[in-house]
Formats: sequence, C-alpha cells, structure tokens
Amino acid sequence: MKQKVTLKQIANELDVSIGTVSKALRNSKEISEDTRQKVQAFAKLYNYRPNNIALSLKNRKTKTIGIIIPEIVHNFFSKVIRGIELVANKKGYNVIVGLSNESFSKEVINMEMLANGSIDGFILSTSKQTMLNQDYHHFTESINQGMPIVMFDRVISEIPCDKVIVDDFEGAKKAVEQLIAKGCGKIALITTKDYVSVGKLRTQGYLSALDSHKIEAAASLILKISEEYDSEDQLEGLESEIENLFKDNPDIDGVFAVNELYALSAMKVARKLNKTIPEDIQFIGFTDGMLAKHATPSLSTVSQHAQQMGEKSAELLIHRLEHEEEEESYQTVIIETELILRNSTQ
Amino acid sequence: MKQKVTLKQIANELDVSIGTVSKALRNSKEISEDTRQKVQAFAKLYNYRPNNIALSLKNRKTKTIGIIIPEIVHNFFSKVIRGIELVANKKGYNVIVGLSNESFSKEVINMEMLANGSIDGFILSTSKQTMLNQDYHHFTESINQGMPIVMFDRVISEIPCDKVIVDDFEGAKKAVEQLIAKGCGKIALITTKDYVSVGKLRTQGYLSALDSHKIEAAASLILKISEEYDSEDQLEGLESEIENLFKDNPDIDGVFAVNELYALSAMKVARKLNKTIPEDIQFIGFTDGMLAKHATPSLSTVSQHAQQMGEKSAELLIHRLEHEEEEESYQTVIIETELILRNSTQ
DNA sequence: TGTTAACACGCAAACGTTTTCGTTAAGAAT
DNA sequence: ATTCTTAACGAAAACGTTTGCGTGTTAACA
Repeated sequence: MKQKVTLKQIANELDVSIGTVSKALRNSKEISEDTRQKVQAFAKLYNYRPNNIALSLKNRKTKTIGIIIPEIVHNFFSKVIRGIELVANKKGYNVIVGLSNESFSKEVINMEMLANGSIDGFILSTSKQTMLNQDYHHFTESINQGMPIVMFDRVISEIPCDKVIVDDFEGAKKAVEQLIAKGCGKIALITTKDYVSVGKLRTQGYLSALDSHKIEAAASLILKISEEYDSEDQLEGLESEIENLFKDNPDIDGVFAVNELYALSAMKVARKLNKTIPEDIQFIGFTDGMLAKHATPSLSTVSQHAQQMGEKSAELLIHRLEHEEEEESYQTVIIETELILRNSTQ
Repeated sequence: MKQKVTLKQIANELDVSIGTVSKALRNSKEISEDTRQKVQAFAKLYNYRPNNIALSLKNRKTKTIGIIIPEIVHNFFSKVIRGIELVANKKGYNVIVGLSNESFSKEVINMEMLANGSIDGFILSTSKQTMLNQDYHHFTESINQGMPIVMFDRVISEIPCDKVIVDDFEGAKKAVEQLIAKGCGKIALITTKDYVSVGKLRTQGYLSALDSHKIEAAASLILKISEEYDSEDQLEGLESEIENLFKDNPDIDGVFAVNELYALSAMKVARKLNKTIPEDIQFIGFTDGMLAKHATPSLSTVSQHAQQMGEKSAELLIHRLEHEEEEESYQTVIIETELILRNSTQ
C-alpha cells in the first residue's frame, strides 16, 4: 500500500527543501529548470496530489458547497441537486448534502456541523417545521459569520440572502386559467396547510385566476391536506379526504393540485367514482416529476424546472463566494414555470 | 459581522496561551478550576466551535464519506443516499456526493477530486461506462492508498472491498416463478445489455426459473434494451421495441422487466394492443420505486430495500474506518429482495 | 580584484488544532 | 536551608500547504 506522498517526502528524497518542491511543482520562476524537471518527474511518478485539507486550511476556502434539503427521495429535490452539482463541479466545487427530513432540529444540527469550516456557503430549502416555528436564528447566524446562503423554492423573505424561486403564484394562475379555458366551471383546489409558503402562493394564484374570470371561490372546494398524509404509506388518508371532497361536491369538473401526489390521488379517486378523465373532470398538478408522465392518463403539470433552479442557485452562491469584496446586494431570481399539457386535460 | 472565533483569539483576550485554552475547553485536569471556568464562559459567549478543517488536518480524518453514484434523479439511488446519510449522521459523519452521470471519466475525476484528503472512504455504485470499459484502475488506486471503498448494487467482483448487493438472481427467479404459479406459460423478459452486472444476473434468474419448471426459454422472448433508450425523453424508441416484441409473440401472457420503466412501458404498450392486465397478461418489474405504486394498474415488483442497502453500506464503511488496525477480511452483504404483489398480477 | 546583480534555493510564518514536554513557583518534606 | 513534589501553565511540534524574504553562489562588469 503506497500511501499518499507529501511535499515533505519528496523534499527528503530529492534533498531539497519543502518550499523548493512546492515552487517547482507550481512552475515558479525561482526554481532552476533542472530541479524543476527533477521534482516534477518524481511527483508524477509517485502521483503526487496536494492535500485538499491542508489547502483548505491555508486558503480558508474549502471549495465545497453545503446543501440542506428536507428530503432527498423526491424528484424535485434530486433534480435541484443535479443542477447544483453540475455547475459546482464545473467550477471546481464539491457538494456536501445534509437532510433535514423536514425537522427543525435536524436542519440546525446539520448546518452547525457544516458551518465550522467544512464549507464555503449554503444552498438550502427550508424544512416545514422551520417555517412553522418561524425560528430562523441558524440562518441569521450563518450569514452574520460571513457564510453566504442561497435559498431556493421554500424561502424566507425576512432573511437577507440570494433566493431562487419559481413563480408559484403565476404558475398556479396559469394552470387554473387553462382549466377555465377548457371549460371547467367548478374547480377544486387540493393544497397544503398555509404555513408552507409555496402552498400559500399557489393557493393565491388559484384564487386570482378564479377572480379574474368572475368565478366565485368557494371554501368547500378548497381542500387543505395536513402533512401527516404526505408520507408514501399514508395514501389511504389522503384519498379518503379527497373522496369526501368529491362526494360533497359532485359537480366538480376541474382539479388543481399543488403537487403530483395530490393530483394523482385525486385522479385515482375520480376513476373510482366512475368519472372519466378528461371528459368529466380535468386535472392539473404542480411540479413536473416522474409520476406525471407515466400516470394514466398522463397528468398535465406546471413544470418548475428544478434542475435550472439548482444551476442558478449554484451560480449565485459561487459568484458571491468569488466576489466577496464587492458586497453586491442580494437578488431574487424567479424561474419561469411552464405548463405541460398531457392527457388529464382536454 | 462577528467572524468565527479561534483559540488564538480567546488566548489573546484572556492572556493565556493557546494550549491552555484548548486544554481548558477539553476539561483537562492540568488546568485550574479558575481559568477553566473563565475560558469556558468566554468560549460560550463567543460561540466558539473548533474548526473542522484544522481538526481534519491534525487527525488525518475528515469524518466525511464520499458517495459516487451514476445518477441522483432516480428513486433507487436517492433512497440509498438517504440510508447512508441516516447512519452516517448518527455516527457524526457527513456525506459528500459526486455524480458520474454513467460516465467513466466523470467517475474518475470525481473520485480524484475527493481522494486528496477530502474524505475518509467511498461508497459507490459503478457507472455503466466503467462496467463496459472494464477499467478499474481508479478503484484499485484508491484502495492501495488506504482509502477504503464499499460498493453497492453495481459491484465489481474483482475489486477487493466490502460489497452490498441485492440477490438479483434469486429476486428475478422469485418473480418469474410467481408468474408461472399464476398460470403464465409464455413469459417475456425485458432486460438491459449484458455488461450491466445486475441485468445479467436478473436474466439468469429468469432463465433458471423457467428451467426449473421445464419451460423452454426462447431467445425471441428476451428483449435487451440498449441504453440509449433509457433516458426519460426517449420513451418512443423503448416502446416501439416492446411493441415489436409483442407483435412477434402475440401469445405472451407474462412479462418480467428488470426495472420499473421497462415494466411500465410494457404495460402501456399492452394496453395499446388491447390486452387487459392482469387477465390477458401479467407484469412484474424489478426495483420498487415511485412509479410502481402509482401506475394503473399498480405494478407488482421486486423490492430491493434501497434504504437498507445504504444503511448497511455506511455501517460497513464506518466500521472499517474505525477499526483500521484490525484489517478484517472483506465481506459481501446480500440484502434480501421482497416480492410486492399489486394489481399487475393475478 | 572588488562590486554587483541575477539566480537558485532554504527558512520560517501562517492557517487552527491537539498534545507532549518542559518550566516555574509554591509548598512540603528532610 | 536544601531538596522534592506538585499544580498550573507555556512552548513547540505536528498535520500539509504556500509564499515572502533572506542568503549564498556564481558570473559579469568596472
């Protein structure tokens, strides 16, 4: 087992000083052609690579980005990571991932674990519990200590940092307007509880679309799912809530759901109630993931361009890291949504 | 912006030496009760946290695990990551993720990027291109340099390292035997090209099941999909290949597919050809992901327990990292598959 | 021959820790 | 009064780099 070779070892072997070896490898003009070649040859032979940790300590930069997300088994978040990794890697950065699992304390612990020198900056999406608690001290602290943050999707408006969001309001509005254009008059909304910022915005988009087409919104048509039904193995609860919605309002002819799962479950319930899609009732979901394309019928969705969000987040963070002196003001980038029409709409 | 405080700064403020501060914080008996309290109070006030990078350099351990996977937007891999992160975090480790995107060179580059001190060990699943090339020098080098590797799912048998695999052979066999038990006599196989180790093993399981029930295997019933059709937006090619299979063999009454996507596409084609599922034709797929549960009809699958694979991989790696002196022999852990029956089978 | 400039290299500090090994002073023991 | 012990702390090395600066050697020049 030939261990990693260090400058010191090379220096000893070649009877020169450590500094000389370092300079020779970096092609410093201070070093003679002779020794430079000798050192480089030796280094190549022994496959010398500078130790990242030592470099990080010296430069006070790790070239590593910390990502904190609520959940990784989720098409949206994994696409964001892919986007981040793509541009990070291109610029010589690594990404280190922490999962909050929607829990406030895990979010805090993960951030503290990484903030002590392991990374140069954060890209994160807030956990639901944090939004509920409204305790943001870990974000403020990180920023105060000079560790920049980029928030995406689930952002906190009070926190001064770069943000990348999707236009949830407009996206939802576009979707509902599409339903209206296709003849829907009684459109239900399946959404989350209000403390999830994106859910709230999408709800507002839904209301706005109705309003601008003089359709009266009805509280009975809005179903707010509590998060206990979000888990993959709690589908029955979700479905029975939806079933109640349909039974209480048998004349629903359109459904807008704030995520794929809600939309698919709703379609399932509709089929069970012998409604045909899209003739009797049409569906549009938010978030264009794996499920929508392969559903039967395939689901029309509002695509968030998750990978693009990741790419943009990484660009913002890296730019800030590499132009620290300039202290630019924080920006909020809005990624356009795109309506993808499939067979769940006419 | 109060920057991170260091031992040196505390030492200066309190007019003691750096060493004293360090000892005081670690409750060394060398330090008087008096100064110990003073130092600890000061440290708490300024929220002192030891710098991870400095510790890594000193201890020659980073407490970080490198994960290299072919793709992150994939239910299986993200579940594995979740498992790894779970036990890693519990044991005080971080995880840093590199994506090979199924490319050999990206796999190599990512590993080199991490191997220079950034991590203590790898958990990885080989890219397809690497399996095709059969060039494993980056694995051997890493191991030779004392950086342990744990391979999962797509493993290389020649490489001496811990491995976590699923029993692809038995899993496939169980699935096919289930089809046979439910009355299928003409069972097609939709699989990958042979260089993907898991695809090969699953194919062998299929053949073995047929053989042990005296059913003759027919080459015409085995469809090997080339990887160019694996991308999400190349579904048409995949579907037309499957359609040909069905048209050439109209009496197929069972299909075993080595992944979810193939199975779902096959079901879609079957529906298009006016076959009813599961009466006319039954389906079982490998890998229990998001799609299977939500397909119509829901797809029976062979579950790989991805998260458990991740957990086991992390346990193996961390155990080896923390018992380096003992030089235990390498083990291969087999995670049992589980047949999950849904509505695509009778 | 003496001065100077360029060249080639070594030294040492710095990044932030931990830890071993002194060192000092006070008090106890002889 | 002298030696010994012990408590409490400081100094310095080490982890692996990079880099500014000092220095010795050589060759060129006056």
